Amino acid sequence: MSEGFGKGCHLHLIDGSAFIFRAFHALPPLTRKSDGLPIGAVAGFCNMIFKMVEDNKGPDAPTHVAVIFDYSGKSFRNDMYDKYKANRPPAPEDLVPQFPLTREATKAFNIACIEREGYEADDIIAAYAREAREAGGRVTIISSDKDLMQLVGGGVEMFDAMKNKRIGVEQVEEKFGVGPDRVIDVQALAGDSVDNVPGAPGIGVKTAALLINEYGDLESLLDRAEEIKQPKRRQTLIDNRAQIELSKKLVTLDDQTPLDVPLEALEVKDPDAEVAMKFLAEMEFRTLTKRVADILGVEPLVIAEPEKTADQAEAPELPPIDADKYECVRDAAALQRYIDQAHKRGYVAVDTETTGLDEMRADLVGVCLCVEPGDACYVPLTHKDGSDDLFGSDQLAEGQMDADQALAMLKPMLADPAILKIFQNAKYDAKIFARLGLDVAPCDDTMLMSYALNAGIHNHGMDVLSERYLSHAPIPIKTLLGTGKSAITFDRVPVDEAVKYAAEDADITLRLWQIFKPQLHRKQVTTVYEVMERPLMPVLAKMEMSGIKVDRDTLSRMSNAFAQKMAGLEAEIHELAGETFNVGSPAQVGEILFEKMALPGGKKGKTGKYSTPADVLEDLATEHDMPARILDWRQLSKLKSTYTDALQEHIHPETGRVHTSYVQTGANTGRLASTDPNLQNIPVRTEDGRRIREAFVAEPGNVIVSLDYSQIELRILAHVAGIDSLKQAFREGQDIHASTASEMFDVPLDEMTPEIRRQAKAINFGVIYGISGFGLARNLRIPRAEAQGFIDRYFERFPGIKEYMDDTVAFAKEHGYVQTLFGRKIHTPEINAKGPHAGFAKRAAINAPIQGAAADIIRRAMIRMPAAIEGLPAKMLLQVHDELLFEVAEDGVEPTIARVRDIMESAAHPAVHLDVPLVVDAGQGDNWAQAH
DNA sequence: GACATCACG
DNA sequence: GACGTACGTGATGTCC
Repeated sequence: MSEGFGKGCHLHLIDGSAFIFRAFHALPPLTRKSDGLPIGAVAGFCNMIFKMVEDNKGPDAPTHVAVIFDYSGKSFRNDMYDKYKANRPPAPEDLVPQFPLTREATKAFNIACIEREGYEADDIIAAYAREAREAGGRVTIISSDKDLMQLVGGGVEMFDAMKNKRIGVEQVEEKFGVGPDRVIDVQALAGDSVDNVPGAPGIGVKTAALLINEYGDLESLLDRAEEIKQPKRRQTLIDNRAQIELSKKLVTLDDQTPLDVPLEALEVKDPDAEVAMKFLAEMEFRTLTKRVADILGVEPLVIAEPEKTADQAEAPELPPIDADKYECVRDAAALQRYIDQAHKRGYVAVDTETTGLDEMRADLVGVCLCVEPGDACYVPLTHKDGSDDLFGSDQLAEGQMDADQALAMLKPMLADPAILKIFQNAKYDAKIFARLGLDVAPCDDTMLMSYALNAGIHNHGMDVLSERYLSHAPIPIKTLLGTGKSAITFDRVPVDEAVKYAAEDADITLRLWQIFKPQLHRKQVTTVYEVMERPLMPVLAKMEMSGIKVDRDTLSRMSNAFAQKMAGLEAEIHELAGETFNVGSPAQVGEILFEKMALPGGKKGKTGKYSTPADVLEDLATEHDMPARILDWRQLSKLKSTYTDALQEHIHPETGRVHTSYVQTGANTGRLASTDPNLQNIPVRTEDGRRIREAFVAEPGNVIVSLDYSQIELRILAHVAGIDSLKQAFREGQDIHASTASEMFDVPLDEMTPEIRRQAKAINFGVIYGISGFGLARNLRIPRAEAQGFIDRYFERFPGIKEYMDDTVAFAKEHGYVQTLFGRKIHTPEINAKGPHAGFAKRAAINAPIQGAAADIIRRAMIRMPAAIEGLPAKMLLQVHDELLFEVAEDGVEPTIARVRDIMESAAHPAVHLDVPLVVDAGQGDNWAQAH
């Protein structure tokens, strides 16, 4: 089999050390259960390796593979320059024991593990890459390290395993502004603070690329340094020549590094199942052990459950999750036994199986109950007999209870106040039951519990929770339903198969509930869960089922009008371009504008394509007609495809209304998200767009009423940061942006101009978002220095704001989360990261308590709303972050507005008494456009 | 399925 | 000293 290495071969070189560092910082800390050994980076490493083993069957699979590590200690570069990598902090304590483990992992998967004293991993990679290239093969370097980018080209490319992104010549040019062959020249000039490569002082990558492109290469540049026009740059290059030349030596990889293991010996080998299993079991990677066993076709090793520590002593001994042990309930007696158990215990986990994901259209197929871990059943109700022919028959499968009889038995249990019903995503099941006339209360919801506990750490779907907290990967629904065109609905799944999948979900839900319930208290989020999560679910369910009436004809007419206008614009655009092309393709638009027409300002994005967002085109509109036409076309295209066309599809055939679905756990900050369709981003900012709201109408005899909080986030900021002047302005009911402008620019209120007010408004928003000079400059289209000046002055005039921001970031760094006024925790796992992540995390941490508190307030109002409008002819239909929309009988409008406004304005009470008033504006009309 | 773009607060 | 940057979402079309 082994014929050496040559043409047609594909070598994968994995940069092991770099990967471990990145995995360590990117992944949550994970420890081995039995002894607390930190193994997060090892887990990330194994997952990556496993993915590669899995992909080894693919067409682009490697024929040869090796993992390369840095040899601990110094390399030959330290002999050239003693400060090389001298300012590297020592590896984190939790990472150190993981280094040898990753080498073991490599060997366990039967992959060559390479390192060499006196050399860095990068040098070994360079040497292998050179040999492979010379032999006519292809090379993929699994790394995102910029120091390796000099190797790209001529059959060598890189692959960023964490971002799942390939790095070719284009991406290198993107990063360095020069081709791979000149990368070392740029690096020599720019230096590298991380590795302590000095470079030329004051010159970064941008300037370096500029110089290299002008002079061809580093040597010519240094020889001709006298010719450089800018005096400072010229002097820098002349003065630091030796240092620059040394830097080049430091960044140049040694592709002559001696290789102990010849290229041929790196041939891909199948892992030895026994060795791999043993290692994974030792690490206690439960899920991975099963997956690897699956791929290798062996039995997974059983991993012993660790001894209970004192902390876990209360946790009961649980039977393993075993899909074959679940009961299929086919008659009333069997069902009654489970109902009796639910009565006896006072709780039961429930899950429904249906024909689809849309709760307003899906039909119930079966119900699962779980009364204790491992003791779960599935009650099939409307499975079809699929065996007859290709399409299946519509005959009910045999051995199922009569659906009406089963529901009649379940009904009193679901409504029994003494029995707690536990769901994962209760709103879905509650709506399915509600459409069948069954009320469900009281409910607990493991998804909402996870959200209260862990917002910002991970998502809250069953798969994630089960893997994370039960170390168990649930049966994927795909294995039952298939995918794509050939996918079937759950009622076509044979009952025997359905039992395992369905009952397992109820079992998992109950186990999660047992874990989360005590944690709510320990983590002090019981109030958040009980006051702001649990009671919101039925309110949202009711709103979603109400839906909002949407007039199809209005939308349809608008679609036609948009289509006509678009066709006209498209013809004009093609005329201007002198050729036809796809206006909807940003790539083609970029080509036409920046290549063919050679307009200025073309910037290429990550994928090497020209970037053509609206603000760029707006700037170009002064140069040429085409950008303006393209912008018009884009606006119409958006309105048509996302709104006037798509919304028609969402009108429910029976209710004639559009029913959105709110995701209660959708935003980390506590905001809701709206999907299928999203009714929280219906256009309003442009005239054409706003007309779409005319299609959102009230039933005859009713009106649409809208109430929204005025400046709620700025009011919260004034309160939490304790800014007296801001509070005062709000108490006096002033125009807050004008007031800010007056304070900042020393302009009296009665002399305020719209322009000055506009700038202050942008600053006010910027503050809420964790302002930066760059961001404000871009938003206001002013020079960066000027924007920074505004910010400095703002902080000077409102000193409490800066203090609040610093305190918030410090709190996040210490605790790993920030908190709203109402106790909601938003975790910030990236806050202590290095690199560009840190900036994002910082701004998110500053924003979260403000956005989150506003979200808490409107949630509190919504929860109180059903009782508040009881008896009024009013229905709450939609929430758009700071706005609530109602449909109200004409004669009930005034009292409804009065009561709703009262609830909204006092929603923070009694938990929090704000130092500023909350103010709610109201509007009404035949449609949403008029009401807003 | 990733990316670019754009709709909202 | 340079880097990359406003916060939070979801839907659509293109392109691989």
